[in-house]
Amino acid sequence: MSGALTIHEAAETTGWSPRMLRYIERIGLLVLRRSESGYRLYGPEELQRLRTLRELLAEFDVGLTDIGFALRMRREPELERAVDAWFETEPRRPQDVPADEWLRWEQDKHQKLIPATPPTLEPV
Amino acid sequence: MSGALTIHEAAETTGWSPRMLRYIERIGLLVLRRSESGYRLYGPEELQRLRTLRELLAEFDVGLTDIGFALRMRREPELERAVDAWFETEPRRPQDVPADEWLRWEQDKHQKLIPATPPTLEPV
DNA sequence: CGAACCTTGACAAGGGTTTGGTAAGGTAGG
DNA sequence: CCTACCTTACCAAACCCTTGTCAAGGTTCG
Repeated sequence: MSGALTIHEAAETTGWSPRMLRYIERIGLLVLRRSESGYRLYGPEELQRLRTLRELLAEFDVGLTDIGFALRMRREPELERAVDAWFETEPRRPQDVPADEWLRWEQDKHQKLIPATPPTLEPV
Repeated sequence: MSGALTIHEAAETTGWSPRMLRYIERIGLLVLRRSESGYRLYGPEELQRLRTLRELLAEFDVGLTDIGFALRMRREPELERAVDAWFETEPRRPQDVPADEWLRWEQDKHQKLIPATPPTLEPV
Protein backbone atom coordinates (compact mmCIF):
# COMPACT_ATOMS: atom_id res chain seq x y z
CA MET A 1 0.00 0.00 0.00
CA SER A 2 1.35 3.40 -0.96
CA GLY A 3 0.32 6.95 -0.20
CA ALA A 4 -2.31 7.36 2.47
CA LEU A 5 -1.60 6.05 5.93
CA THR A 6 -3.26 3.13 7.61
CA ILE A 7 -4.84 3.43 10.99
CA HIS A 8 -1.79 2.61 13.10
CA GLU A 9 0.38 5.03 11.19
CA ALA A 10 -2.30 7.68 11.48
CA ALA A 11 -2.51 6.97 15.19
CA GLU A 12 1.20 7.61 15.58
CA THR A 13 1.23 10.92 13.79
CA THR A 14 -1.95 12.29 15.29
CA GLY A 15 -1.74 11.14 18.90
CA TRP A 16 -5.06 9.34 18.82
CA SER A 17 -5.22 5.63 19.48
CA PRO A 18 -6.42 3.38 16.68
CA ARG A 19 -9.45 2.64 18.81
CA MET A 20 -10.31 6.33 19.02
CA LEU A 21 -9.72 6.86 15.33
CA ARG A 22 -12.40 4.27 14.64
CA TYR A 23 -14.62 5.89 17.23
CA ILE A 24 -14.20 9.32 15.68
CA GLU A 25 -15.24 7.91 12.36
CA ARG A 26 -18.17 6.12 13.93
CA ILE A 27 -19.65 9.22 15.49
CA GLY A 28 -19.46 10.93 12.13
CA LEU A 29 -16.72 13.44 12.81
CA LEU A 30 -14.54 12.18 10.01
CA VAL A 31 -15.46 10.40 6.82
CA LEU A 32 -12.70 8.20 5.54
CA ARG A 33 -11.90 6.69 2.22
CA ARG A 34 -11.37 2.98 2.19
CA SER A 35 -9.00 0.84 0.23
CA GLU A 36 -10.40 -1.90 -1.97
CA SER A 37 -10.12 -4.33 0.90
CA GLY A 38 -11.81 -2.01 3.36
CA TYR A 39 -8.82 -0.46 5.13
CA ARG A 40 -9.31 3.09 6.35
CA LEU A 41 -7.09 5.50 4.47
CA TYR A 42 -5.81 8.62 6.18
CA GLY A 43 -4.60 11.35 3.84
CA PRO A 44 -2.87 14.57 4.88
CA GLU A 45 -6.16 16.37 5.15
CA GLU A 46 -7.58 13.81 7.53
CA LEU A 47 -4.40 13.77 9.57
CA GLN A 48 -4.43 17.52 9.89
CA ARG A 49 -8.05 17.55 10.92
CA LEU A 50 -7.34 14.93 13.54
CA ARG A 51 -4.54 17.01 14.99
CA THR A 52 -6.67 20.11 14.98
CA LEU A 53 -9.48 18.22 16.60
CA ARG A 54 -7.16 17.13 19.34
CA GLU A 55 -6.05 20.69 20.03
CA LEU A 56 -9.63 21.88 19.93
CA LEU A 57 -10.75 19.41 22.56
CA ALA A 58 -7.79 20.09 24.80
CA GLU A 59 -7.87 23.85 24.53
CA PHE A 60 -11.54 24.28 25.32
CA ASP A 61 -12.09 21.16 27.36
CA VAL A 62 -14.93 19.92 25.24
CA GLY A 63 -15.75 16.32 24.35
CA LEU A 64 -16.16 14.50 21.11
CA THR A 65 -19.90 14.40 21.65
CA ASP A 66 -19.94 18.18 21.84
CA ILE A 67 -18.35 18.40 18.43
CA GLY A 68 -20.76 15.71 17.36
CA PHE A 69 -23.62 17.92 18.40
CA ALA A 70 -22.16 20.89 16.55
CA LEU A 71 -22.01 18.63 13.52
CA ARG A 72 -25.62 17.67 14.00
CA MET A 73 -26.63 21.30 14.06
CA ARG A 74 -24.81 21.88 10.83
CA ARG A 75 -26.47 18.91 9.21
CA GLU A 76 -29.96 19.54 10.53
CA PRO A 77 -31.01 23.10 9.82
CA GLU A 78 -34.27 22.51 11.65
CA LEU A 79 -32.39 21.67 14.78
CA GLU A 80 -30.15 24.67 14.41
CA ARG A 81 -33.14 26.90 13.88
CA ALA A 82 -34.89 25.48 16.91
CA VAL A 83 -31.84 25.96 19.11
CA ASP A 84 -31.25 29.47 17.82
CA ALA A 85 -34.87 30.29 18.36
CA TRP A 86 -34.72 29.04 21.90
CA PHE A 87 -31.75 31.21 22.71
CA GLU A 88 -33.27 34.24 21.13
CA THR A 89 -36.67 34.14 22.77
CA GLU A 90 -36.77 36.82 25.39
CA PRO A 91 -33.13 37.73 25.69
CA ARG A 92 -32.55 38.54 29.31
CA ARG A 93 -30.86 41.86 29.61
CA PRO A 94 -27.64 42.01 31.60
CA GLN A 95 -28.99 44.31 34.28
CA ASP A 96 -31.47 41.62 35.21
CA VAL A 97 -28.62 39.61 36.57
CA PRO A 98 -26.37 41.04 39.23
CA ALA A 99 -22.84 40.96 37.92
CA ASP A 100 -21.31 39.34 40.99
CA GLU A 101 -23.85 36.58 40.92
CA TRP A 102 -23.04 35.79 37.35
CA LEU A 103 -19.34 35.81 38.04
CA ARG A 104 -19.76 33.56 41.02
CA TRP A 105 -21.60 31.01 38.90
CA GLU A 106 -18.96 30.97 36.23
CA GLN A 107 -16.22 30.57 38.80
CA ASP A 108 -18.00 27.69 40.44
CA LYS A 109 -18.66 26.03 37.15
CA HIS A 110 -15.07 26.05 36.11
CA GLN A 111 -13.31 25.48 39.37
CA LYS A 112 -14.06 21.78 39.45
CA LEU A 113 -13.84 20.96 35.79
CA ILE A 114 -11.44 23.27 34.07
CA PRO A 115 -8.34 24.12 36.02
CA ALA A 116 -6.40 25.39 33.03
CA THR A 117 -8.62 27.59 30.91
CA PRO A 118 -10.05 30.76 32.38
CA PRO A 119 -13.44 31.58 30.91
CA THR A 120 -12.79 35.01 29.37
CA LEU A 121 -16.42 35.77 29.08
CA GLU A 122 -18.26 38.92 28.31
CA PRO A 123 -21.62 39.74 29.78
CA VAL A 124 -23.91 39.11 26.87
CA MET B 1 -44.24 38.09 45.30
CA SER B 2 -45.67 40.00 42.34
CA GLY B 3 -47.06 37.21 40.18
CA ALA B 4 -43.95 35.10 39.74
CA LEU B 5 -44.20 31.42 40.57
CA THR B 6 -42.07 29.49 43.00
CA ILE B 7 -40.27 26.37 41.96
CA HIS B 8 -42.98 23.84 42.74
CA GLU B 9 -45.59 25.88 40.95
CA ALA B 10 -43.29 26.30 37.99
CA ALA B 11 -42.69 22.57 38.02
CA GLU B 12 -46.40 21.89 37.74
CA THR B 13 -47.00 24.18 34.81
CA THR B 14 -43.88 23.26 32.84
CA GLY B 15 -43.64 19.53 33.37
CA TRP B 16 -40.15 19.66 34.79
CA SER B 17 -39.49 18.43 38.30
CA PRO B 18 -38.24 20.95 40.85
CA ARG B 19 -34.98 19.05 40.87
CA MET B 20 -34.59 19.50 37.14
CA LEU B 21 -35.52 23.15 37.30
CA ARG B 22 -32.61 23.70 39.65
CA TYR B 23 -30.40 21.62 37.38
CA ILE B 24 -31.38 23.65 34.34
CA GLU B 25 -30.46 26.82 36.16
CA ARG B 26 -27.20 25.31 37.34
CA ILE B 27 -25.97 24.42 33.90
CA GLY B 28 -26.65 27.95 32.81
CA LEU B 29 -29.62 27.41 30.54
CA LEU B 30 -31.88 29.72 32.47
CA VAL B 31 -31.03 32.69 34.64
CA LEU B 32 -33.61 33.31 37.31
CA ARG B 33 -34.48 36.26 39.43
CA ARG B 34 -34.51 35.63 43.13
CA SER B 35 -36.75 36.93 45.83
CA GLU B 36 -35.24 38.81 48.75
CA SER B 37 -34.88 35.60 50.65
CA GLY B 38 -33.32 33.74 47.73
CA TYR B 39 -36.33 31.93 46.30
CA ARG B 40 -36.21 31.34 42.57
CA LEU B 41 -38.87 33.35 40.76
CA TYR B 42 -40.40 32.02 37.56
CA GLY B 43 -42.13 34.62 35.42
CA PRO B 44 -44.19 33.96 32.29
CA GLU B 45 -41.13 34.25 30.06
CA GLU B 46 -39.21 31.68 32.04
CA LEU B 47 -42.16 29.34 32.07
CA GLN B 48 -42.52 29.65 28.32
CA ARG B 49 -38.85 29.03 27.73
CA LEU B 50 -39.01 25.96 29.94
CA ARG B 51 -41.88 24.56 27.95
CA THR B 52 -40.15 25.32 24.68
CA LEU B 53 -36.99 23.72 25.98
CA ARG B 54 -38.92 20.60 26.78
CA GLU B 55 -40.33 20.39 23.28
CA LEU B 56 -36.93 21.08 21.79
CA LEU B 57 -35.32 18.21 23.65
CA ALA B 58 -38.13 15.82 22.87
CA GLU B 59 -38.48 16.71 19.22
CA PHE B 60 -34.83 16.38 18.33
CA ASP B 61 -33.79 13.91 20.98
CA VAL B 62 -31.01 16.07 22.30
CA GLY B 63 -29.85 16.43 25.89
CA LEU B 64 -29.54 19.36 28.20
CA THR B 65 -25.78 19.20 27.89
CA ASP B 66 -26.11 19.62 24.15
CA ILE B 67 -28.00 22.84 24.66
CA GLY B 68 -25.41 23.71 27.27
CA PHE B 69 -22.72 23.32 24.67
CA ALA B 70 -24.61 25.48 22.22
CA LEU B 71 -24.81 28.08 24.94
CA ARG B 72 -21.08 27.85 25.51
CA MET B 73 -20.44 28.46 21.85
CA ARG B 74 -22.57 31.56 22.01
CA ARG B 75 -20.77 32.84 25.06
CA GLU B 76 -17.26 31.99 23.94
CA PRO B 77 -16.60 33.35 20.48
CA GLU B 78 -13.16 31.76 20.48
CA LEU B 79 -14.72 28.37 20.91
CA GLU B 80 -17.24 29.01 18.21
CA ARG B 81 -14.53 30.17 15.86
CA ALA B 82 -12.43 27.12 16.60
CA VAL B 83 -15.33 24.75 15.99
CA ASP B 84 -16.36 26.53 12.81
CA ALA B 85 -12.79 26.46 11.61
CA TRP B 86 -12.58 22.75 12.23
CA PHE B 87 -15.67 22.06 10.19
CA GLU B 88 -14.46 24.07 7.26
CA THR B 89 -12.79 21.88 4.72
CA GLU B 90 -9.93 24.23 4.28
CA PRO B 91 -8.05 24.10 1.00
CA ARG B 92 -4.95 22.15 1.77
CA ARG B 93 -1.64 23.63 0.83
CA PRO B 94 1.49 21.48 0.78
CA GLN B 95 3.26 23.44 3.50
CA ASP B 96 0.53 22.58 5.94
CA VAL B 97 1.84 19.11 6.04
CA PRO B 98 5.23 17.43 6.45
CA ALA B 99 6.99 17.05 3.11
CA ASP B 100 7.22 13.27 3.03
CA GLU B 101 3.61 12.94 3.97
CA TRP B 102 2.61 15.22 1.13
CA LEU B 103 4.75 13.28 -1.30
CA ARG B 104 3.15 10.00 -0.38
CA TRP B 105 -0.22 11.65 -0.78
CA GLU B 106 0.61 12.90 -4.25
CA GLN B 107 1.80 9.48 -5.27
CA ASP B 108 -1.40 7.93 -4.09
CA LYS B 109 -3.79 10.49 -5.48
CA HIS B 110 -5.17 8.32 -8.22
CA GLN B 111 -5.74 5.20 -6.25
CA LYS B 112 -9.02 3.50 -6.68
CA LEU B 113 -11.44 4.39 -3.92
CA ILE B 114 -14.34 2.81 -2.19
CA PRO B 115 -16.95 5.38 -1.23
CA ALA B 116 -17.39 5.78 2.47
CA THR B 117 -20.63 4.73 4.08
CA PRO B 118 -23.04 7.58 4.70
CA PRO B 119 -22.53 9.20 8.07
CA THR B 120 -25.94 8.37 9.45
CA LEU B 121 -25.35 6.22 12.47
CA GLU B 122 -27.12 4.04 14.94
CA PRO B 123 -26.14 4.40 18.58
CA VAL B 124 -23.49 1.92 19.62
C1' DC C 1 -45.91 28.55 66.77
C1' DG C 2 -46.21 25.11 63.08
C1' DA C 3 -47.00 23.37 58.53
C1' DA C 4 -45.43 23.84 54.18
C1' DC C 5 -42.77 25.88 51.53
C1' DC C 6 -37.84 27.35 50.00
C1' DT C 7 -32.46 27.05 49.97
C1' DT C 8 -27.83 24.38 49.25
C1' DG C 9 -25.26 20.13 49.64
C1' DA C 10 -24.61 15.42 49.46
C1' DC C 11 -25.33 10.40 48.26
C1' DA C 12 -26.93 7.13 44.84
C1' DA C 13 -28.90 4.37 41.08
C1' DG C 14 -29.46 3.77 36.25
C1' DG C 15 -27.93 4.62 31.80
C1' DG C 16 -24.85 6.56 28.26
C1' DT C 17 -19.95 7.84 26.91
C1' DT C 18 -15.24 6.92 26.56
C1' DT C 19 -11.55 3.88 25.91
C1' DG C 20 -9.14 -0.34 25.98
C1' DG C 21 -8.87 -5.16 25.12
C1' DT C 22 -9.67 -9.48 22.79
C1' DA C 23 -11.38 -12.70 19.34
C1' DA C 24 -12.33 -14.37 14.61
C1' DG C 25 -11.31 -13.67 10.16
C1' DG C 26 -9.49 -11.11 5.76
C1' DT C 27 -5.23 -8.71 3.47
C1' DA C 28 -0.27 -7.11 2.23
C1' DG C 29 4.14 -7.96 1.18
C1' DG C 30 8.65 -10.03 1.97
C1' DC D 1 3.64 -19.15 3.47
C1' DC D 2 4.17 -16.18 7.55
C1' DT D 3 3.86 -12.32 9.97
C1' DA D 4 1.94 -8.20 10.80
C1' DC D 5 -1.28 -5.62 9.74
C1' DC D 6 -6.42 -4.61 8.85
C1' DT D 7 -11.63 -5.37 9.64
C1' DT D 8 -15.99 -5.88 12.75
C1' DA D 9 -18.10 -7.36 17.07
C1' DC D 10 -18.28 -7.95 21.72
C1' DC D 11 -16.96 -7.40 26.91
C1' DA D 12 -15.62 -4.20 30.46
C1' DA D 13 -13.90 -0.53 33.53
C1' DA D 14 -14.15 4.25 34.52
C1' DC D 15 -16.39 8.11 34.08
C1' DC D 16 -20.30 11.55 33.40
C1' DC D 17 -25.29 12.75 32.93
C1' DT D 18 -29.82 12.46 34.72
C1' DT D 19 -32.79 12.35 38.38
C1' DG D 20 -34.46 11.34 42.86
C1' DT D 21 -34.13 11.75 47.62
C1' DC D 22 -32.69 13.17 52.04
C1' DA D 23 -30.67 16.38 55.53
C1' DA D 24 -30.03 20.82 57.81
C1' DG D 25 -31.52 25.17 57.91
C1' DG D 26 -34.17 29.68 56.43
C1' DT D 27 -38.99 31.81 54.97
C1' DT D 28 -44.05 32.47 54.60
C1' DC D 29 -48.24 32.72 56.43
C1' DG D 30 -52.39 31.06 58.68
